[in-house]
Amino acid sequence: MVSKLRRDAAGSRTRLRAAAAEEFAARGFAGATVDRIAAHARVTKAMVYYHFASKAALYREILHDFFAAAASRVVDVRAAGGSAEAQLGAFIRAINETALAEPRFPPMWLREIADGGRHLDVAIIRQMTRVLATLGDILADGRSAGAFRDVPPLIVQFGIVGPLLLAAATEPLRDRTAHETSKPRHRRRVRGRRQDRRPLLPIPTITRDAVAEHVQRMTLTALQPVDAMTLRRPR
Amino acid sequence: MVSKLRRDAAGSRTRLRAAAAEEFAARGFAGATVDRIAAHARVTKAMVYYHFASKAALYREILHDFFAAAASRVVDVRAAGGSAEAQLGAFIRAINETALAEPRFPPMWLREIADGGRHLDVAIIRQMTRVLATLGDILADGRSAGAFRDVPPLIVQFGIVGPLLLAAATEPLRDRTAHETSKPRHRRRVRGRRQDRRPLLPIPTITRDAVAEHVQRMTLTALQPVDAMTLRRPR
DNA sequence: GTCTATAAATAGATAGAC
DNA sequence: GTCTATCTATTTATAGAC
Repeated sequence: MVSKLRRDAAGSRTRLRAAAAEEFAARGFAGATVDRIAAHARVTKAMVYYHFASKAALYREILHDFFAAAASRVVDVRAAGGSAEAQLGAFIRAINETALAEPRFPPMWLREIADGGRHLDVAIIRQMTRVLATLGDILADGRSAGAFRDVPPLIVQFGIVGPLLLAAATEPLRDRTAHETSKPRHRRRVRGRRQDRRPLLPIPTITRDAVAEHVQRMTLTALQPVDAMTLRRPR
Repeated sequence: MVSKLRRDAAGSRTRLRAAAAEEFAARGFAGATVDRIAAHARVTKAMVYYHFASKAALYREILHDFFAAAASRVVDVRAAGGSAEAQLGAFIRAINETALAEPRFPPMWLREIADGGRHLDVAIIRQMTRVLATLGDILADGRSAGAFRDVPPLIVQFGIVGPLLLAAATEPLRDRTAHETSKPRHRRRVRGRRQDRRPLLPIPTITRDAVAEHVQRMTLTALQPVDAMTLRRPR
């Protein structure tokens, strides 16, 4: 693995993986082409099939490692201990940090969901299971401590991951629409006087951290036991 | 539009739209083929191009009408009036009902997000804007009434739509994994004695309504003004 | 490990008869 | 409105030289 000892830090296989992640994230499995992946990695198409059995195998390897990284982060959170509330907050931040560290992950995840898990194999599902099981453990702890209501882990998971994935995956789109006029592509440059660039949907700038914070607040307050919920609503 | 007055309720154009929605939802724009759409609609490929300018135009028409339906439902909610809290709850239920009424919508929505809005046109964006603007109005009302904290509408929207979309889009997958063994496809039927069908990830059965309820609770409690938040946490 | 072909299948789209 | 036949480009994957 270190046969080249440091020089050429990005070997062809590494470059291919990076290029493939980018391509799969941007265009999906069906939309991605091996040609583009190879070109982007500055190698020829034949190299793809030298390093990987098929387009599908390459795709699965990338997806697997993404989920493994997420699972690893999340398992660490649980291992670090603390109250169930603290662990749940850290769980949410860990998911968010995974998405921030690997921008190709959220779109690929969303696509895989939409695809009905068509490209998942046992190894990938195993990693997904680790995440969900960890969340289940945290929730069980909180329940025993009387801190959490009883809500199915999968529902809590949807509540956490859904918003974070949307925030992550729409970021490029939001950046674009924020600066574009209604006629994209042809951004005519008229001398002086700037064009009307009011975007069609006026999207306020939001930060990923603000979203993660909202998700934490949502999740933690929604899990609050009912007896604590009765004394709400000012007025 | 009613030239055939009732008979042949599903004309070729209507059948093509239905087949296309199914195909686009299941495989995405790039993964869908005009051949399969035509076959599924029981017409030939040439008919697709008789009724629609291109595969892309067909895709956009379907997506547009989905978003228009969602916008319409949501605008009705606001028109019905009531307190901001009530309207927000109804808003969430309206989104959920849209997803339930049209199962092809959630996957297409997720894919479009992952695609960075590649296939969106002005008309579609206009419909999306109607939804977000309506939510913004509801939130502003609640804020004036002192019922809601100040949270950017888009963040609230992510918190609502994210979980609902995941719940909707993973439903087929969850139904599948709940009944499958680790080796899909080849479900060998051995006489008598049933195979080990314990699914790899043991997914508890959850209902879409339970998810929607959790989303309502999450959203409403998270918007609670801070002064109401201080007196929580039992013990 | 890396490349240049090229095979073989499939895609979107159109022509033109009925 | 509906069909058959076909054009043209693109795609995954492989063979085989270096």
